[in-house]
Amino acid sequence: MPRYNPAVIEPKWQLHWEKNKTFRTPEMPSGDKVYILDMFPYPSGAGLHVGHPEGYTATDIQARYWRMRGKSVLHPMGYDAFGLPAEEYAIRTNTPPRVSTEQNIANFTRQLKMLGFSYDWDRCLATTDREYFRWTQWIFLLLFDTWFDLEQQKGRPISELPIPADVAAKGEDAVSLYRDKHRLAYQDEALVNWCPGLGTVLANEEVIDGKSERGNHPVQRMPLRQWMLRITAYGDRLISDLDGLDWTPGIKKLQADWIGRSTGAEVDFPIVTASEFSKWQSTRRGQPYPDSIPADVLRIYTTRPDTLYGATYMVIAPEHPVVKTITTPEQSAAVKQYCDNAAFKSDRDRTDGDKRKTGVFTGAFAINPVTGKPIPIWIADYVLIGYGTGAIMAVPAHDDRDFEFAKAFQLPIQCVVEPSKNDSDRETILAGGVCFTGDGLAINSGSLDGLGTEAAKAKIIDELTASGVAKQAINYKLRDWLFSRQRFWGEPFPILHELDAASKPTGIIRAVDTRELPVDLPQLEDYKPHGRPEPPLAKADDSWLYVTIDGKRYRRETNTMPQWAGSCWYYLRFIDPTNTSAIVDQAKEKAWMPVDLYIGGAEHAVLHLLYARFWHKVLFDRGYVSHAEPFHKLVNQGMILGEVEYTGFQTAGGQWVSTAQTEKGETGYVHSKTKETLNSISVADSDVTKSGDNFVLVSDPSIRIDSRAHKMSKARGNVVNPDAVVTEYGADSLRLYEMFMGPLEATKPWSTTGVNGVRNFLDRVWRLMIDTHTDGNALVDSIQDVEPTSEQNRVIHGTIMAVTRDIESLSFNTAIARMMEFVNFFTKETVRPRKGMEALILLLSPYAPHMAEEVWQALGNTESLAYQAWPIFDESLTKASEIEVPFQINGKLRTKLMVPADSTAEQLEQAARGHERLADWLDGKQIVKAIVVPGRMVNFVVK
RNA sequence: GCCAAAGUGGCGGAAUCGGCAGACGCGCUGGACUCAAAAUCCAGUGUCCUUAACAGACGUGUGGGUUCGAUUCCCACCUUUGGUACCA
Repeated sequence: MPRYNPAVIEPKWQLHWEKNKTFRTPEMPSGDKVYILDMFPYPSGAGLHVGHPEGYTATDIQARYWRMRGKSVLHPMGYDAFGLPAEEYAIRTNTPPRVSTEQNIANFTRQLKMLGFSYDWDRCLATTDREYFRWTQWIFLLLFDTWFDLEQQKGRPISELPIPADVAAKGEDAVSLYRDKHRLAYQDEALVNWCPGLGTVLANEEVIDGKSERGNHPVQRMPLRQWMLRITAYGDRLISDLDGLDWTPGIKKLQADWIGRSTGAEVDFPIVTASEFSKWQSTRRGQPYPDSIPADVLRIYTTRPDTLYGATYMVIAPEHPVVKTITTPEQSAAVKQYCDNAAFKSDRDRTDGDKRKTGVFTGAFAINPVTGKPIPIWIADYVLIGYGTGAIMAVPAHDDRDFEFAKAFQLPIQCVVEPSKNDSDRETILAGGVCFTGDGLAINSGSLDGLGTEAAKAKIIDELTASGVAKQAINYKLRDWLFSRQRFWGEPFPILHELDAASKPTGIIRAVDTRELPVDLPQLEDYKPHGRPEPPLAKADDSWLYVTIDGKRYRRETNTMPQWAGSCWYYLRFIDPTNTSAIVDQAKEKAWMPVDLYIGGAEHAVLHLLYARFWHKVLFDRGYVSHAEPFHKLVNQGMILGEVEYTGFQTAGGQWVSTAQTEKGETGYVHSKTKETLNSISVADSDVTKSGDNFVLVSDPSIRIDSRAHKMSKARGNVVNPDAVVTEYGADSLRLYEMFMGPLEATKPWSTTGVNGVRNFLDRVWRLMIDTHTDGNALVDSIQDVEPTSEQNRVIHGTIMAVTRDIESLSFNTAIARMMEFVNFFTKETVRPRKGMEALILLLSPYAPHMAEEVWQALGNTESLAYQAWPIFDESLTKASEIEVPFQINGKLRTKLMVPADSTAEQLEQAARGHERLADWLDGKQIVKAIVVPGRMVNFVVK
């Protein structure tokens, strides 16, 4: 075979691996195991884009490397195939979702195999497989069967839930309803995000700026009865267990912030007159803080109880239940108007724009429990009903939002925290003219005066707890997970609703027997959403919809699960994909878990990882898995952008406008002065030159040109198709290039000439070993069975050392650079020791496996190199006997000298003092100090 | 606004227990080979000054600081990208 021809080599080895099941994983690991996992893809109709192979190549290199290091490697792949896009594609093309999904999966599989990834394809699964979602439904039933024991901080079987005597006394149905209220999977009438455009409700996480994450449709708030998962119960553990994980601090922080744990206090403000206050106080003193809110108080949550003396008014959310009871007749018209307005506002309107504070006075007053003074109660939409108690004490002096509100409505501002002496705004702050949110010393605060912020918090909580008015409290931003969707293409809930004789729901629900799983999707003629919150599954035949058990009639739950459900546990199923009696065999789970390396896009940093960790903890509590956390090491690959483009701007008249004079308008770019709409013009590479920090037109250097890489998108037409790259350069080149572009985690622009560059490198490797003048894979004559020279050994062992170290730290770009240096060196050598050539091929094999196998075979081997031992290096052979050492004067490099590598500090200093080129610099100067680092440098400090 | 990451040649990037800035690749320039081209191989390639060489000055977003010595550490600021949105 004269030339390197990936089009022939690559299919040959893909077939070989597939036939010989080269990458089949043993059921149980022998010796050490590594579980290397990709975030499995959503099989869209567009096929793979070049972003997919980036992460997949990184994990494949790891998998191949650890196999060669003798570990048992689990490296599987599957498809996350339920969800909206498949369904919308199906509606558009009038194909049942299952059919189009299977076509897409087939195309993805073809593309993945074309890239030579060493997956154990026997373990491939899709979340839409009936045998898979059978177990997704099973886990839902486990959530349904679990309640969270706050004391033990643990999920336990619902049968162990203590039933209060008064509930038990009311009979079986009451007990049943009581249990339903405590399950991790429960139904709740809640204000939900209803999206008419998609015909479904969405989780908070799926709504961005009041629009749906998918499709960008507007979302409204409306009350609906929905399935919820009690993820908030696990809030503390989801934060604290991050500690033991090998994730970047950034991702950990993102998760912790999303959960948003805050500590503070709940405080009761009595809604009584000033004269009734002392009486109210005495009813509370010495009593435990009431669990349910008494009718005569407004309960608030605050993280700054130390500022209680500065609370000059209160604010409640428009949806707060006491609005109706406390509003005075004089204010009722204004209050009604404000609240109605707020209800009609979408979340977007509420948060949009300048966030100017709006509000209305209820006419009512509450007593500040520490000052005894009445303070007004206002309604404002900057207080959210869903967080804390839906009511706040407003401390305008020390909270930005309260301050703005107080300014807008001329409410009093009382400073109670003294800033430090050197705060430039100190006087203004003390006078209430500026808001101060930092820590300081308490003032105007009774017994708290003089205490620091932390001490004051502790003291006030102690005091108020003793008087029965407050207690320490914890709150989370995280809400329970809204788990049901009104769409067709998802897992049906394995839940039955009991019906009475008139076919009305009785409110009693029961789980489908686990032996009856899976509950398959019904056959439907029409599964399109119709814009009303009644799910499409309600249109199924009665034979699917209605079930009779023990003489009772039931109607099936018609909601489906969200797309996240299937991806919450797929990593477990890969361990034991064909098990028909359990989600995963316990011994296998124990042997393979946790996932040692998990690579995927940063877009899943919050949602998928949070949900999966939550499910995993429930499975852990219930004894089905052996570790508290599923993913030990997590790496987020960066995004791959399109090629760098130069863009200039022209007026409609064809006049160039420098980018310095443009700004983003509502629809496109406009002239920053005239606001004239501008056309963006793509400018050729050759018409652009660099001037200072900017690119400008060659023809007119006063015109600045925008130079940047953009996200790949169909609209921009800069999408790179992996199929085309493989056809032109080969899969090995694509893999190698994506690893050579830069650090895995960085965002990087694509460059076609860069792909050509690594292809060039592979050609050079080929010619280094294969005689291109003969047919067949004959080796070049320079490859000989001789011992390497010491210089050759330095290159060989140095390369093995560097490549090994880099592969373990995921620094693939520098590993490739080292192999290029190896090839540059040996291309010039007329004798190429066989041992060295073999080492290079083995080092290269995780990156360019097809070519490596082919050359390995040419080197006389008959077995695949997939399980060949990784080359070992002798560190003593990597060191040169002589090294070049820089000599500096006052930290500036003046000359260099070759010295024996083991020179001592004294020898180095002597060599430097005797060096003729330094003599000129030292002439007439005095050496104040000599700094000598053996093996590195010499520096003279002179005067 | 807040949070996170990042700013190094014409381009992608390399080098940080502080010790020769620019590895490797792309691009570009020149040479060899060729009738010619492609391919390949060899050499050069941060900027500036000097006729040129030797050499020198400057140089890692900006301004300060610590140090014999700073791309690396500290302070302030600017820019870019990503995330987030009144969570009391």
